[in-house]
Amino acid sequence: MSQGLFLWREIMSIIDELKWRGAINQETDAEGLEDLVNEKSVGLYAGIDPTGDSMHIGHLIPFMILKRFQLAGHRPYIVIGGATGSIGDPSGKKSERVLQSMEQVHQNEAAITKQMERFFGGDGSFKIVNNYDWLSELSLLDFLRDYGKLFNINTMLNKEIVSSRLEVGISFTEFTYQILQSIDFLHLYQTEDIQLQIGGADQWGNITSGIDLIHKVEGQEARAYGLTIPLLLKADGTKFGKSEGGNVWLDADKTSPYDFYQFWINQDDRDVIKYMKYFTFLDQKEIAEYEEKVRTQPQKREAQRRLAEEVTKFVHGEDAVKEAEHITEALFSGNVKELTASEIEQGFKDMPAVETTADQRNIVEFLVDDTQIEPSRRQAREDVKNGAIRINGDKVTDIDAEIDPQSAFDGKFVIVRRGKKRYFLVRITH
RNA sequence: GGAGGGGUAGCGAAGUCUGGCUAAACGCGGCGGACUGUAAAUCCGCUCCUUCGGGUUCGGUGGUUCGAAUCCACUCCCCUCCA
Repeated sequence: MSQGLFLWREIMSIIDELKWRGAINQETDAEGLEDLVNEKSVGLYAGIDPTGDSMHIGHLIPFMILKRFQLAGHRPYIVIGGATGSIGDPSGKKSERVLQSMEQVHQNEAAITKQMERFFGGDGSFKIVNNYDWLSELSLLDFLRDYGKLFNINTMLNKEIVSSRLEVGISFTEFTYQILQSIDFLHLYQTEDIQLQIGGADQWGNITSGIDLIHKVEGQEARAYGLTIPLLLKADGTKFGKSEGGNVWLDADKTSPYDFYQFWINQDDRDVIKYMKYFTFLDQKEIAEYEEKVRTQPQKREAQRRLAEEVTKFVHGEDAVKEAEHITEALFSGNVKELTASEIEQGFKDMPAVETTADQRNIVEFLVDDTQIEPSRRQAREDVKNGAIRINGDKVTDIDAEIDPQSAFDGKFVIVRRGKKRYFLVRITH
């Protein structure tokens, strides 16, 4: 066993590695692609349409794979869909979408580009381009004459994304989306020698459409390939990537690094190894060790801990990991009361906090009116009675209890715990 | 334009014929609790708001009635079939 593992880096091709990581759903011409990646440094890309102002962890998946290609010596590109995003990809949608305003698109575009630069732009490693740069200049007549002629309506209609929408209806605009994405691939093939496009499973139709276009323009022998990634599901069959309250964002203002870290540390035993393969750069040997640990001593949660550490480090940086671990340590192991005000100040720096005044007041009012920790008095009373509320580590079960924010941590903080693992930091203003 | 069907709590879905016993069954989701390992499964409680007197709800408006999600009129929106 050990002998083989020592050598895996050398003997495993990038494609084999992706297979091992469970990251390949479909490939066009698996053999051809395998040959290509073994003979040269291949240009490849994945796109993202700026439909929101931040990426969430699901968006990260294709780009993590680009990164793996890069580590294997290839040349990754990211295409920000400034143009395609203004049209709307029908893939994975059961009905027509409302167009975003151009202003909105450009705003999102700027935000997403910034994130991409932060995650993948360092040391000039990934090239980040925007399809608005080449698609926005295309006139309608050029579009129809140069590209429209090369697309057969019957083929387009047969694409699953379109055919599944025929019943409900699809606008010409969304119908045309696959042409735009195809032009991207062709453009990148011609100008940057890009030969491989990567995307989620729902992108298969768009990707093959691009390959067809390349073949028509550049000749049947042109080497262009596509690879899609399986849709990631949790062990219980639900969609990966949601936590209480919705998406897990990469933007620290939308999902704090602490919450981000907690999201990963809470993963199911059945999922944790799969996520390690997807979201970390740990090698096969190391992941095999964690797999063993999950099997033999799951209660230690070592895999979850490592997963949280790795992904948080990648997204928010080393310092954020330390912060998150620090907070986690403080909240989940020792007694919160043993912390000093300055430890809290430090350790909880990035934890979202609410502010309130120093006056003594009733517990229910405190939870609802002052801090909005609870949505209603009814709920607040219920939680207090159930013993779900702890103030600075002490369980409070009397709904008439008075709490004095001055009483702990130099009168600077109140730490509220709701339920088993939800913590709130309340800052006292004087 | 013609003929039908429908709009109920976060979602799905009963209730409407036979008005009050309905703040509205049930399922999902959500929130708590127990058990644990910040896991899963399971079990239990809660899930419109409330100063606990009550208040405001069943697309909208206006009626009938002691009383309406339930009956009537008008109105808006959605779906199916026909043209």
